[in-house]
Amino acid sequence: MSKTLYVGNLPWATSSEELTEYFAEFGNVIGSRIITDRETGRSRGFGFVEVADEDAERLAEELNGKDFNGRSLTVNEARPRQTV
DNA sequence: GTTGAGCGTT
Repeated sequence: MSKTLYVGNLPWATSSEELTEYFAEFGNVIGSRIITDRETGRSRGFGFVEVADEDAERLAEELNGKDFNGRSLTVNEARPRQTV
């Protein structure tokens, strides 16, 4: 099982791999996804990280407001996509 | 070659 965390305030040059590696230091990370502009393909400066549900809560607490590449991260539990 | 609050495609 896993949960998805919303990660904002990211540098415009941030790959999903960087996010995964960074989050993996704090808990069990399944994977991550950087949201890029559909038209330009550029990073929107935020993304989503899928982590183990047992660590999702702690990861959000630990990484929210934490420094990442010079930026203060914004981490929260992702909202449902209505695609359920 | 830029920007800075936010919640996402197969």
